[in-house]
Amino acid sequence: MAVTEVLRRFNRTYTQRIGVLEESFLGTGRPLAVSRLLFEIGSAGAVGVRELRELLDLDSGHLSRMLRRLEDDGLVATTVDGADRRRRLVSLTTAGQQAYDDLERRSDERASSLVAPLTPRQQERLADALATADLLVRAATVRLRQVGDDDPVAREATRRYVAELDDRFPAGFDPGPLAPEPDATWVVATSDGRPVAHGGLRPVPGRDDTAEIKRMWVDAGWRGAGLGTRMLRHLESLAREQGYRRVVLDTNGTLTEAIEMYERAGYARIDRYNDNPYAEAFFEKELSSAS
Amino acid sequence: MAVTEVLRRFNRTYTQRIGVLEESFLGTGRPLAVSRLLFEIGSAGAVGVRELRELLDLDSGHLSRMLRRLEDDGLVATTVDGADRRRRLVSLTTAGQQAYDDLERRSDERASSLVAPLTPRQQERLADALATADLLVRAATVRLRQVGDDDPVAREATRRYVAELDDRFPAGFDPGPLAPEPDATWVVATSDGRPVAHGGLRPVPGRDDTAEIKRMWVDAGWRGAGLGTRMLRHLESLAREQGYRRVVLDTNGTLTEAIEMYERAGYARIDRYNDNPYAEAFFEKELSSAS
DNA sequence: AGTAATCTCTGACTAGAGTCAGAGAATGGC
DNA sequence: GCCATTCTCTGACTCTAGTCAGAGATTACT
Repeated sequence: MAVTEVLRRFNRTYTQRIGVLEESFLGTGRPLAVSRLLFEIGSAGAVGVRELRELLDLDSGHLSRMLRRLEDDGLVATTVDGADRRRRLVSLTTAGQQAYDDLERRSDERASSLVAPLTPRQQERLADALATADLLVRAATVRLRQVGDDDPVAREATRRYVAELDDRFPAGFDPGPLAPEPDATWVVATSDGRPVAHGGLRPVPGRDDTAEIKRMWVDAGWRGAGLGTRMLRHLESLAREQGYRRVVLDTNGTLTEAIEMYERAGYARIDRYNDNPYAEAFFEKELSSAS
Repeated sequence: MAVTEVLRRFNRTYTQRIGVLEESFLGTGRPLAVSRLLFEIGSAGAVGVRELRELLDLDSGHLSRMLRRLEDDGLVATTVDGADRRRRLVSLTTAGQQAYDDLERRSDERASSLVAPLTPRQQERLADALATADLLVRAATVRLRQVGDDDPVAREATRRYVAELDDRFPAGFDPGPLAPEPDATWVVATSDGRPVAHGGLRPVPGRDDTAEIKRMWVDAGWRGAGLGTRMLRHLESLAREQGYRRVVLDTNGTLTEAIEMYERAGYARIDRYNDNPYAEAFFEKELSSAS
């Protein structure tokens, strides 16, 4: 059966049965949207109103009114953000924390009772299937975005990239003062606003037809979802758009999954082309105008 | 990770991303509920208003108004049910069929674009995972209901049970005139109002402590979801409630999955205890008061 | 034949969800 | 320091979803 069919069938099953997980928000005397808001504030600790609006994609008037309602009920407290006094921060009061815990408990109970008729083995199968579906659906909805290297999300991605290399390389990894690369193009993949993959492209001095792929990184929890390949493809097509006909990259021998991915993606080994002390494997790929 | 956690995590991913499949109902100038109604009428062909109300669990006033809206838009036509002139039947007009096809197309497009970023292999994995989740969620929400043997759903189940045996037994299966069994208890498992499994319990003449399990059947599309075992457990606990201390059953050697299931469930082979010409294997199980 | 029950529909509501314009306070860029 | 912009909030709406009571036609029960 085609994916779309399965997806649509599942969608119907879902809205009819699991969708009712939402019901756990009801019976609290508060409308659904307000409960959902409370849940979101509780999960995040203290949040800015701005962030809430973006996260839940709400109209500012609508959100404001719902916050007022929660405030009147004594569940949240809002304070002015010291760093930018136009903004306001929202956090749970003690009563709010209690209401949040109550929502958590209801949701857990609802979920438990839903799977209760299944045997332990079936519950395990269901958990596996849902975890796979979750990963893939998230992966499918990841957004690739071109950013400047001063973008906060790009910075976070770079920080995590460096941290991981430092962790995996036997001798650690010290990037030195990361030289600013004014001509580089950076791409970050985000999910729910957090970076999950990163990569860049920079011109190679002296070779007009060649760009180098830099700082390829995929979050550990997201491996196996094809994000690396997607990032690579994306960078290649950017390179093509910028007029390059060839890309090269270097990598460390420790990163075996990465090397496999490069080979699968049509990269061929070449000789060392720089003096990067951490690099042990070097690759190139000719960019056909077609693909 | 525990099932409930995975389920809840998936639930959030889902409502944020796939849930938007509903959006395909929008942009048609009709509210969501009305579109959903149109979709339901279109899937079913012609339906009674009564059935729609039960299927979608709607207030009669609400449904009536929505139908009127669809009628005013020229999408559906209602006629009086000849068999019971209180009832009304709804069917799509030509324009309605077009609107339905349009909804179908939108839903397909939405589903396709959602999975488009995935590789074919990932799409396949997603389809597998969702199909598994779908089966298990449906199985978890199946309802076991005690019915009289004149219940229309029970009749349908029996008809399909007989048809399947006739199909699988090398020499076919002729139940003869199915003798009414006034003292029997019948249980049917339904999903969306359709029978998916069936079984019964009847006293064994001359042995007060023993009941016989009859007409065990699980829909072919539902095997592997543990429905048979659940039905068996359910019948056993009914037998216990009715004061029996032992159950027996007979079956045909062709039904290997069934035999395996009985053995897994703690049934032990015994000698032939009746002259049923189709029966080749005979089982018993002592009912402990505990389980 | 008479009464209770069933089915659909209308009228009269309420509450939730969301949109849009604009006011008032605060900030950033030049 | 000035102007444009950002952020939150209020007011004034619309539309959807859903509830409840009851009317009128029809059928089921005995």
